[in-house]
Amino acid sequence: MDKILIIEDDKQIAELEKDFLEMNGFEVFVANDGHKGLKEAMTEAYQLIIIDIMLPSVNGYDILMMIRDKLNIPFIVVSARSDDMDKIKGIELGADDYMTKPFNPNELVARVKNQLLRYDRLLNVNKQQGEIEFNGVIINEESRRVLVNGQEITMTTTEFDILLFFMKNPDIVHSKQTIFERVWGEDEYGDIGTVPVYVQKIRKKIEKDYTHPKIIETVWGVGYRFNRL
Amino acid sequence: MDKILIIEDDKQIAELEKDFLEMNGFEVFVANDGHKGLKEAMTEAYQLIIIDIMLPSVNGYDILMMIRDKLNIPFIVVSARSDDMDKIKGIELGADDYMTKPFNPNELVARVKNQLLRYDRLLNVNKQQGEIEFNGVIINEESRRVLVNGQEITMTTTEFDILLFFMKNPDIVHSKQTIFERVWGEDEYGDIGTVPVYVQKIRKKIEKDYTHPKIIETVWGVGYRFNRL
DNA sequence: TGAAATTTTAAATAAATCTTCATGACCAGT
DNA sequence: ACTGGTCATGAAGATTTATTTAAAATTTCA
Repeated sequence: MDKILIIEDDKQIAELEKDFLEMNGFEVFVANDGHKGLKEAMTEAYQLIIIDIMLPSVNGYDILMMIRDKLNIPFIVVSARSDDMDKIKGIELGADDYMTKPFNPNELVARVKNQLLRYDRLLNVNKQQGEIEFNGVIINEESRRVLVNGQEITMTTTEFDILLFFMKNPDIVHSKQTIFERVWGEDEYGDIGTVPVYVQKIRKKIEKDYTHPKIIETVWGVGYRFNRL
Repeated sequence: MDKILIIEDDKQIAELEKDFLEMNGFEVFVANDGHKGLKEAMTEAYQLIIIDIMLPSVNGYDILMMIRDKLNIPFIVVSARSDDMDKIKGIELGADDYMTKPFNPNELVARVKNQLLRYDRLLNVNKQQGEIEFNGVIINEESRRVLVNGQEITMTTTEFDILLFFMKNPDIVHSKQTIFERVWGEDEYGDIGTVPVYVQKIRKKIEKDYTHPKIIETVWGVGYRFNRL
């Protein structure tokens, strides 16, 4: 089911939110401060983030600005009633929805479901026939275009060919040797050592955090695997 | 590429919208009040208008009503969450899409692209048989005429044949080899090297800046692609 | 037929990409 | 913790491919 990240310093409130969301079948992770939240958002694949603006150390607004471009997922902003309206206004554009405390947890759940549905529709708008999609990565063989979270990413010839091979054969470990043979051609002479270079290049383009790859994993001593999460 | 007009009194929000749209290759003009927006909409040729309903002087709703009939382009209406839903409902008739603040700028971009594609398809339905239009380029197979932004452009035989092939098969990467075969004929002997020369000639006639082609893109190491948007 | 337009060829230039290699980090088993 | 093997990383040089230009060859049509 969908994974949700809550960035909220008030542990009591966070727990309450978590309980209600879990009762509704969501998988929930709570980060109690901005730094943890930022790190978590960038390394794990969440479908939605609930963030409190008034965080003690790092400002929730700053976090929002940092993540918004990178992640194409809905954000729900939570703020105390007393927050000045200027701040709220600035936030308006980065968030998909916002709620003022105190609020009814059931309303939160409803809004979460609403946003997830909305994004689902949005993503499908851009999806065409003949395309393969996993993990928010859409690859189109005909047009040779790649979308990552709805954003077009430019790929060089070899990068594209390798990614296509991976996505046509997901969840299988491929050795560098077979990757080379399948992409460069059976009878090509050449150094297998180029493969890792390309894997890294692709990771930089499709992974949230390429130093901790989740989509193209290294299987030590064997090869690489494109995961369907 | 496509020109977009934003009518929005909140300069901060307008700038953010502008930034995101420009990052996606759109040309954007911002009008900070209704009067300027109205004037701009009527004098320049925009492909899409984003309008805030709650404008201070002239009501966004009134502007919409004034332009709606005159311009056959998509409108995206933006409104604050506090607006009563009745008003939004009434607007639905005149607008093609609407969004309530707060919203995610990436979503705005997605909706803009979506509307432009929708209108593109709509326009093509009304086209005469044998006519194709993408990116402001209209090609008529029967009369062998080409219009670029309403202006007739003269094309030589081969230039026309290649452009026609491209526009009959948009969003697909074609190698020089296949272009040659499809245009010159399967069994024609000859040098593939002429194809790039023609691509350049066509670009000079249909692209705004042929050194940075947006319509006929080069897919390095593979071929060329005529983009629908 | 002969001038003008068009098409093709070819060569120089420019640009993007591929490969290699050196270095350091990481992993698994001892 | 040590060690031999494997992987990640970044950058430079080599290579491949595309663009551009101009001139030669061909076709068109008055």
